[in-house]
Amino acid sequence: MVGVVRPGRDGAPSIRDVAAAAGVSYQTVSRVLNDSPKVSPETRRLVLDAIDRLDYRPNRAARALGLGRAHAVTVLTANTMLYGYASTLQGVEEAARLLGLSVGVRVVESDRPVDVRQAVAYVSDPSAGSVVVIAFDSAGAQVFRELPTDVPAVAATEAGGLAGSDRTMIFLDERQAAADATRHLLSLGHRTVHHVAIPSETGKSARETGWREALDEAGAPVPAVRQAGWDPLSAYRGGQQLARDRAVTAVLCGNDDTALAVRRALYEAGRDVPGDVSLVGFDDVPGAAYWTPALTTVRMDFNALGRACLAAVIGGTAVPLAAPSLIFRESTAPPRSSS
Amino acid sequence: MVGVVRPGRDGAPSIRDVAAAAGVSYQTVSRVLNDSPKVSPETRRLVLDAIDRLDYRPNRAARALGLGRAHAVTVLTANTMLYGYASTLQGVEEAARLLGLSVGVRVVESDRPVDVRQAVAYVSDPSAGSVVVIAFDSAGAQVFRELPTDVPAVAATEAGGLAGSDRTMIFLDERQAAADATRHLLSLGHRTVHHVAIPSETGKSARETGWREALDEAGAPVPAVRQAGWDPLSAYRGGQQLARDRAVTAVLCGNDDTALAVRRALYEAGRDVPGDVSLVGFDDVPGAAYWTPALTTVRMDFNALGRACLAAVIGGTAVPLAAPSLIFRESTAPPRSSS
DNA sequence: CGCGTCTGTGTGACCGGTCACACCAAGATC
DNA sequence: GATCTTGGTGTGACCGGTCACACAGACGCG
Repeated sequence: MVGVVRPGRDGAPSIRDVAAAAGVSYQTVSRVLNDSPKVSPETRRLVLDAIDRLDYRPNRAARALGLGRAHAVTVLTANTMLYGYASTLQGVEEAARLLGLSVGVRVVESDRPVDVRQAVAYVSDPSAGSVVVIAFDSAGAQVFRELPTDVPAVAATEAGGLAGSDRTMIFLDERQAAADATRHLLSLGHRTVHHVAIPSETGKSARETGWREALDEAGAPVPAVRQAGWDPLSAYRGGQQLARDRAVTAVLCGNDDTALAVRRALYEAGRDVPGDVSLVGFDDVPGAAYWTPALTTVRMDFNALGRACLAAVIGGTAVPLAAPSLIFRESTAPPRSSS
Repeated sequence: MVGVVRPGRDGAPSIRDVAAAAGVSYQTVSRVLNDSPKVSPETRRLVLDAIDRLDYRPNRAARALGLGRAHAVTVLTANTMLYGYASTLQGVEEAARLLGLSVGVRVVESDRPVDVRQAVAYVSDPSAGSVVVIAFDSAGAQVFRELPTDVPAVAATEAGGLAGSDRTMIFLDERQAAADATRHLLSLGHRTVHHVAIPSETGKSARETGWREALDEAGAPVPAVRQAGWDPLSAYRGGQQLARDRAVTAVLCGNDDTALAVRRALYEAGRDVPGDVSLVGFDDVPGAAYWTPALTTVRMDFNALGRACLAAVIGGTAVPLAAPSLIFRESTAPPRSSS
């Protein structure tokens, strides 16, 4: 009777098969795989030859089990579709792939304790590897806070967010860019600039802070912030309110999606952009240059942010992060009355 | 002398600790975890109690190693940012998370043999688990074709794509929707409909096929297809060519991003949408309803596609897929001359 | 010449689960 | 009442890597 086929026995060669083929011990093969210095050049070549003769590939699960931690990174995020989140995830993936790390994704449904706890439990398993938390919102931030200390992790946060944690946090300095954008509008002759805000972990985003600073610095009045959600509808509602007020001539939006919805509300109210109202977005999504009018916005390099997070969590070299910069396009102009 | 701390010994309780605490053997604990029927109710309760008393969590790497395959799914894709891809990935993640599966992502850089081979090698490791390939393009399709038979996999494809594989493929029936969109434009009085195509695995996408069918059926002339890439710039170029031709009064775009760029080209040429030219997109991205004018487009439920792929690869019940449907908004109207 | 050191290699146990199989007591069958 | 089944449980080996440690031979030194 033929022996029962063991589950793992799918014919994939193991480290011991390689050892036999190369005429060395399995430990030597292991040493070659982890390029330990204590292997003679000839032995190494012998093993390497056997490896590609057998088309051997190390088993990641076995490695993780023996090592106590997987050669992997898991991205914890509340969202995968929004531009900033998706782009950061993409950056992490790219950098991880280049380093031969596996990449996992785990969505945190909300900041409710149950969801947070489950996400934390998920990455507490050693096979999750290192963790990058996208903490642009309170769900991510909450998870980051509750991560056990033995899980290597970094967070991508908004500037100035998540104070109190002693772990590594990386962010794009949006404050400065928001201030620049606001100053730009002011310099065009607008009396003040309104703001439609996106959700923020701290309640007061860095974008809002920069906006306020620039306004204060210029002695301009600081209008009430219109708080919107991530959905276009809430931004649209905020836009409708702004559209009703004829004194509104310039709006800084929390992100480009928000700007799109605000622009729609303005359009329905018969207010021209940039003729009647100037609009500035945030993020510079790929389509922003193709809007009609093309959107003046702040370019955020989330991809680089993701790469930087990966580098930091692996302990490699830090990736320099370019400061967000204002991209001038067609949605901003001097107010009609002053022209 | 205190024993050296073993790497994995980070204090996390193992199946044997639970067994000791419950006064049973480790095998019984294993049985409870895999809810085998051969455990008496009292014993089960005993074990369950011990499990949450110790806050025990099974180690995924060990499970994968013993089982020979991980309780996981890996999404193989050429892209993570484009709407269709990202949305499908999101669907897979949601469904997988609900089933307690880990989710991995692996980007296939291109359809070059090296990249394809590496991607295939990556998921050949048992710890990758099952595989969902997003095969909207040739990189994904190529990987899907070369996957070893022992790797459980399904592909999300475009309708009619990837012929010749005997594995499960799931798609949204875009052909019909493209035909509907074309008929809609024709019924408004347009002599014909132009098409700006996105890349396709087969060279002739299902969207293009549906468009051509509707044109043929109505006896309308079939204009040359403007082939664009995934980038807005190439679509913009296509749009410029169309804008130059005054006979063009209706355009079906390969997706909403394409439509955005084409609309921009039209705008720069002074051609109004929908006054001079009607525009129909494909996908119904979240912002499409907020464009000015709001975009008439085909709603594609990629999220459901992703969920369906996961269900299929796990062997669960099939998720019924809603047919893509045309959403009428403001970017289509009768041609000026016929009004 | 004996000893210590350093290099390179091999052996055994272990990571934390799984599978195969042996085993035992209780009820069914004849 | 002996044998057969069956439900419930335990033991040992195994998955494919890793670590700790032993050990052989080359070399340097007093």
